[in-house]
Amino acid sequence: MASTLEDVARLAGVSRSTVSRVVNDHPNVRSETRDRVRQAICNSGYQPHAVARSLATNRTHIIGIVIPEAVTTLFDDPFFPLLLRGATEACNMHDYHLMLSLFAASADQQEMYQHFLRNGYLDGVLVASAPLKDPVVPSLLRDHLPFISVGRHPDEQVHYVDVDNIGGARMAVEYLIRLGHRRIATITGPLDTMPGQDRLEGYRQTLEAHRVPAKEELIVEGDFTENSGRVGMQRLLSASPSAVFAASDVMAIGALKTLREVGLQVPQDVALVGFDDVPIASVVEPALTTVRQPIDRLGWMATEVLLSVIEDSLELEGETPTHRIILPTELVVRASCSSV
Amino acid sequence: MASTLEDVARLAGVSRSTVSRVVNDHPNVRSETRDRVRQAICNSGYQPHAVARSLATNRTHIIGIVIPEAVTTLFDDPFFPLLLRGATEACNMHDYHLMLSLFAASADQQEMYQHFLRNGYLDGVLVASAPLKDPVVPSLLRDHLPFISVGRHPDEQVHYVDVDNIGGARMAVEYLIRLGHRRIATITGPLDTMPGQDRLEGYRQTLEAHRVPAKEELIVEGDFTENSGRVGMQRLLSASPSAVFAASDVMAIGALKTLREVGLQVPQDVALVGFDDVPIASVVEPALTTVRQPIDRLGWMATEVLLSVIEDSLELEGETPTHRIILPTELVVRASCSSV
DNA sequence: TTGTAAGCGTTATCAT
DNA sequence: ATGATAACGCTTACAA
Repeated sequence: MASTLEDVARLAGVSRSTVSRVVNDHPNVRSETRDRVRQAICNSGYQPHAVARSLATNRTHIIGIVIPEAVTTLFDDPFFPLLLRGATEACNMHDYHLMLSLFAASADQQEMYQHFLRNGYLDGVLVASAPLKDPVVPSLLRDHLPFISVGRHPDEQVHYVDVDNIGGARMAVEYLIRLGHRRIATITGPLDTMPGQDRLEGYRQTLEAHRVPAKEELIVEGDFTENSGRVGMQRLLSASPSAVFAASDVMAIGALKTLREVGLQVPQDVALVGFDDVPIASVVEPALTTVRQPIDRLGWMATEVLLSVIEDSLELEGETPTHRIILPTELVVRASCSSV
Repeated sequence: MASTLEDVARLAGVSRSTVSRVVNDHPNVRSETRDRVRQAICNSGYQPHAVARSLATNRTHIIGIVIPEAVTTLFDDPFFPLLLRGATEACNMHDYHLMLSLFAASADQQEMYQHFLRNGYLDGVLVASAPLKDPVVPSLLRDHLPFISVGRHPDEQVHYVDVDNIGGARMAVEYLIRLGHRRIATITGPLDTMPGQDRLEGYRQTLEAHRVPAKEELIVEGDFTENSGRVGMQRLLSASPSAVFAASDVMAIGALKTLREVGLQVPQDVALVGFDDVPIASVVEPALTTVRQPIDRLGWMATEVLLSVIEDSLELEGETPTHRIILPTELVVRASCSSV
C-alpha cells in the first residue's frame, strides 16, 4: 500500500541511500538526481515511515506531557487547555508531537507513570504541576529522561518554568496596602504545593516590607477549592480583617459567598483579591480583582526549553546548567477592593 | 544502556525468540524456562522497546485526537478537558496512548493535518467537533485511516458519537411550553456546524409538535460567543418574546446582559434557557436553566468505539457497519425561567 | 556523488 | 518447546 524508500529508489533509478539523502536534505547529492528523486517521491506519494525512522535514529520527535488528574478536575479553570495550547504551538513549530497523559491519583498510579514514561516513545517529558512530593520527578531523574517541570521545583538538577507566584502575591498585597489596609488576611493554597507556598511567601514578604506584623490568626490554609474558601473565610471572621487575599479566584468566590451570608459587603466592608483570573472572576458580582498569569506562554516556554534540553542531551554529554525561568504575573484591578 | 531482548536471552541462556514469547505471554513455553526468563527480565530491568515493536507489528497503540483551535478558544467551556479526560481514561484501560493535536485555522492547516495524520505513528484518529466542511474527514477516508468523529456527521461511512443535541433542545423548549410560553425565541449556534443545526432542529420540532407556529422573527443566528448572544437578543427585542432558548450558555449570558441593560427582568419578564451547563451557568444571577451534556462520557465512548474499529480493521477486511451513537442530555432546572 | 551493507529491537515463520 | 532467520523501513558509516 504505502510506498517505501525502496519503491521510490526503483522509480528514480537510484539507491535508497540517495533517496534518504534527498528526503533529509543532505547536501551531497547532485541537483539533477535530486530533482529526479523529488519527482519520484511526488509520483509515488511517498511518506517517510516515522516509526522506522525512529528505530534507526533513536529519536521519536514525541514529547510527553503528564498532568495529575487533580489539576484537570478544576474545570472552572482553563489552566489545562491554555497550557496545552501553548505546548502544542511550540511543538508545531519544531515538528514535534505531544503525547498526553492524565493520571487518576489511584493505587496503580505509579505503574501508570512507568508505563507512560518509559514506553520508549518519548524524547522528553513535560511535567505539569506535580505535587512537591510526587514520585514522578525522582523517577525521571533516575531514568535520565530529559524533562522539565512546569512549576518551580527545589531539586538542583530540575529544569523548570513557572509563573511568578511570589511576585503576583506581592502585587496583590501591595495593592491592598496602598489602599490603606492593614488587617490583611490570606486564605492560602495547599501548603504542600509550590504555588501554595509561594503565594503565601509573597504575602509575608510584602507585610514585612511594610512593617505590618503578620498575625497568625489572619492566615488560614485552603486547598484552592470553593468550599475551602468558604470555610476559610468563616474562620477568618472572628479576626475581622479589612481585606482578604485568596490564593485562588475559586477560593475568593467561596469567601465572597460567606461574606454575603453574614451580611458583609464587598468591597465596602471587606476588600477581596483573588489569583488566577479565571473567566468567572470577571462575571461575579462584584467583579474580582485578581492576579493574571500567562498560562499559554508558560506551556510554550516550557516546551521550548524542554526541546533545547533534548538537543543538548544529544550534543554534549556534560552537564548543562539548570534552566530556571519565571514568567511575570500581572495585577488585574476590578471592583472587589476599595480603600479603607 | 537499556537492555534488549538479546541481553535478556543471554542472561537466561535461551534464544531471543523465547524471551519474546515470554514477554508476549505466548502459551508454548515450558514453565521452568518461563520462570528463568522472568528472573532475567527482572534482573536486567528490561523494558520492551515500543518503537521496535511497532515496526515489527505495524501497530503503535497510539491514537491521535485532533481538535480545531476554535473549540479550544472557548476557555469558559470545559468541553476540551472533559473530552480529553474521558478519552485518556479509555486509553489507559486499553493500554493505548493519546497524541494531541490542536490546529490554528491558518493557511498551513492543511499541511499540518497531513503532517499529523499520516505521520505513521497513529493507529487511528479521533476527530472532535470538526466543522461540517472540514477537509479532515474526507482526507481520513481517503487514507483509510481508522477514525471516529465526535459529533454527528452526515457521511454514510463515518463512525460517530455525539450527544443528543436535538433531544436536549427539545427538552428545553418543551419545558418552556409547559411553563405556558408561546412566544419562544431562539438564538442558534452557527448553522454551518452540526450542533448549531441540531439544536435549532430540536427547537423547530417541539414548536411543531405543539402546533406553535415557528415565526422567523423569533429566530436569530449566533456563533456560540457571548457577543453574538448580546446582539442576537438585541435583534430579538422588537419581537418581544416571552422566552428565549439560547443554543449555548455563553450566548445565554450575553442575552442576559442585554436584557438587563434594557431593564427587563429574568425570569419575570423573559424566561431564559441555555445549553451546555458550563460552570458559569450556576454562578450567574439568576442561575441559568440549561441542558447538560455528558462530555467526558462522550470522550470515553468515542475512544472505545475507535479502538473497536481499529481492531475490526485488522480482523476482517470487509466493511463493518457504521457506528452511530447518541448519548442522552439532561435538563438542569435552575432559576432563569418562570411560568408566563 | 552514489551505492553497499550493517545495524536499530522487535515479531513471526519455519525448522528442529 | 525452542532456536535460526528473515522481515519491518529507515539511517549511516564505509566503499567505490
